[in-house]
Amino acid sequence: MPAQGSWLETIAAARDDIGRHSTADRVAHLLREQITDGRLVPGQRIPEEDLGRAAKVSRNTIREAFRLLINERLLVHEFNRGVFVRRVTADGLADLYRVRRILECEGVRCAPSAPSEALARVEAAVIDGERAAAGDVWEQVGTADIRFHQALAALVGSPRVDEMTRHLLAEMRLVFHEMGSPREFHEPYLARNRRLYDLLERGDLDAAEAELRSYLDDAEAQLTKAYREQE
Amino acid sequence: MPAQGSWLETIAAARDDIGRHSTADRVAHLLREQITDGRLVPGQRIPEEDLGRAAKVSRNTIREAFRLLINERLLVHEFNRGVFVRRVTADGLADLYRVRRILECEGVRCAPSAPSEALARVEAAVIDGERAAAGDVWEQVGTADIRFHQALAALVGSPRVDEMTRHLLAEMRLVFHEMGSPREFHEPYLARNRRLYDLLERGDLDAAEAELRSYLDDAEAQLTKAYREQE
DNA sequence: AGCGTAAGGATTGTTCAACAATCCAGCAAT
DNA sequence: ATTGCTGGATTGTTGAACAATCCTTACGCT
Repeated sequence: MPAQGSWLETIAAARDDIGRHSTADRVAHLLREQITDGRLVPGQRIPEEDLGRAAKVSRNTIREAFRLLINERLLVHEFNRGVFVRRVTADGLADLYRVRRILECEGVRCAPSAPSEALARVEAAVIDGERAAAGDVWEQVGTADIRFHQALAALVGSPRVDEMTRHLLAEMRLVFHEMGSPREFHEPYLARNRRLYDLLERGDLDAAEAELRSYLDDAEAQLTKAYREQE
Repeated sequence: MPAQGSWLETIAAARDDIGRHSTADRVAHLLREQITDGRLVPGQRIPEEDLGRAAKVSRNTIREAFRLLINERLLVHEFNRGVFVRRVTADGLADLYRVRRILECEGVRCAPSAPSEALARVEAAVIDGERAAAGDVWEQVGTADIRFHQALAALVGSPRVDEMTRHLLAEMRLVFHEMGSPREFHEPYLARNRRLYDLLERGDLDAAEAELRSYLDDAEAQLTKAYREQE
């Protein structure tokens, strides 16, 4: 039985999510889906008027939606030229991994002091990935992988870190789409996710951090190589 | 003599900063100053119309300016209620310091591989603080202190970390204003900034990180205490 | 007094239409 | 091939309007 009053806090914490979505929020949500699904490719321009006509909302509202996604780093804005789906450069990729190393490794180090549900979410992501792989749904494998790393960073227990990581990993999706072939890329990392989780659960933090670092190094090297070749 | 073509890169790198400021950017800049100077106090509401009349810009543009500052976490937006200067809670303060610890300590660890100019900026901030203290300009001492920590995080050499830290420390300003008496708060940390820099320059990373951690622990404890008392 | 309800004004959310400023592709001229 | 110009398209910004929501005040009831 929960302590008295705990449900009040639950409500207070969730009060932001009750129907309080502006039109701009909904448009942003639609756009976000189009981007993470890869239907909008990096570099592509998104004209205000076209989108406004399609979504049946006014230009001003479209612009507000743009601002939201710009701050999530999914879109970029060039003055007097419009907004474009972000194109991640090699430098950007390096920076992305630099910050991922910082946040996710910190998450690993915080694992002992993290609540058990947080660790459970890491395991859930591992399992989801394995299940998706077994079913040959490589799209979902990618999603599970992202959730895995999100859960790692969440071990820090900081809302701020959570948000940073969410944006970080959303940007990673852009990178994935820009190089295609999700299967080849994600497959080898499935086993490593599992091993990393086992180390974590066993409490062997040093080994876990080492594994994570090597994991990130490998992934970055692989992506960077593919990037250089693409040009 | 610079290599041929290098000036082109210089221009390409700076092309963002050439007069390309929208009206919303300028309004946001004005507002940001009002906030960091403490003329707009945390919790205060900012009506669109009033601001629009004062700045002589339309409501739509005001709203765009709001979005910018909302994403810098200086303002908060409540649906159908308006925007307010952010009020940092005790929880928020704890999270603020949690992330500062992560980023600034990482900066310290990166010091050896950081370019010498980056270290020079740390020293410059220390000196600025000492000079301002000597001149009894405690407002500037606070500014120098913020620049010091910004420079620490910049040792990581990541644009992303730079931006996060900028927002982080801007939010710290809100905390300072919410409790007043800058002198008492900042004075004891002047000497510690100096010592931290000396340790850094000497290359004694472990001692530097320990000093920084203790620094942040003390500051957080002091602020949290003042916070609790305020209610 | 305490509580639910209704009315009203004030503010925000969103749309629309217009104009100025800027960019861009295409063409003309050298 | 480069430069300069021109017209069309897109963005930047404004102002007004209306709908939706909130807040305060007043009212009536127990």
